[in-house]
Amino acid sequence: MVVLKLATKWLYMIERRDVFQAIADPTRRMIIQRLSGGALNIGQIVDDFGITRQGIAKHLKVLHECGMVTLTQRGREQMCEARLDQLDEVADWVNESRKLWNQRFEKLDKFLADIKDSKNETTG
Amino acid sequence: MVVLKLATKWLYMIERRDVFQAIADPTRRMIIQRLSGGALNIGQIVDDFGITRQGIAKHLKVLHECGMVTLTQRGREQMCEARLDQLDEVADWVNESRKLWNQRFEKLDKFLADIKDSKNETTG
DNA sequence: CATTTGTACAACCAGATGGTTGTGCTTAAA
DNA sequence: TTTAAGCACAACCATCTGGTTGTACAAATG
Repeated sequence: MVVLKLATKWLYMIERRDVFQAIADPTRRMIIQRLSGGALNIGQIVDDFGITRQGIAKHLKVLHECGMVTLTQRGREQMCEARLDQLDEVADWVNESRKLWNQRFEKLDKFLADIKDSKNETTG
Repeated sequence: MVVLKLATKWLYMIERRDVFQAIADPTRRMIIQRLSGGALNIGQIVDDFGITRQGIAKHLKVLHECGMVTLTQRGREQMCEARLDQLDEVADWVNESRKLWNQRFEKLDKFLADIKDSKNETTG
């Protein structure tokens, strides 16, 4: 849980499984890229990695819980399909941070310009 | 560590602290956005959150280790500055996954077109 | 039918993670 | 010079994580 202090109140943010956590693990990132090429069953994913089927199944559970993988039963097979639209949340956060970052430089430019102006006033 | 199976060989990828792991924690994401607006010392960051200075310091250590925050001593204060260029790695991965995703639809379209062609051949 | 294939579920484990408290050391301010 | 501010480092802790093994069960296949 994250606790944020606002002006007069405290904001409690309950954590749940989210996309950022899902893509934090390199194995899960590779599973996502593998599935981006098309749906696969668990066995086909297992073949690519050096861990057990149960290990892969756990990763898929995490990805499923945050909506990055949909699971559909096909006979005795469990087909896994990537849902990349969830990645928007990540892209949005990156863009938002960059926006703030750029605004920071604008603020600095303005600050330096103000200093220059005040110098001109005193010297001129 | 991630172990990948290639055609005939095994690829061992040693894990280290990386950007994906750094932004997995919501508190760290908020620290980054807070720092995107300009450099701050640890105390100023602590004021925003409901955890101890030491807790924040640990988060900053993680961010520093993966190059997302630079630290400079200023008197007795430790100034923290965000380094957002590291986020390119995240943006690149998202874009790459989306590219594969789009190619998947192209492949499906081609597959369906081939089926249609073969039907036309047998019926025509 | 028996066997193989694909899977689910539970228990277990070592190490990482995200916090805490306590101590002590500089630097700035009174 | 005393006091307070800002911080680093270490130890500790509960929980999460990323794996493992073992068991069991349904669906194809011979």
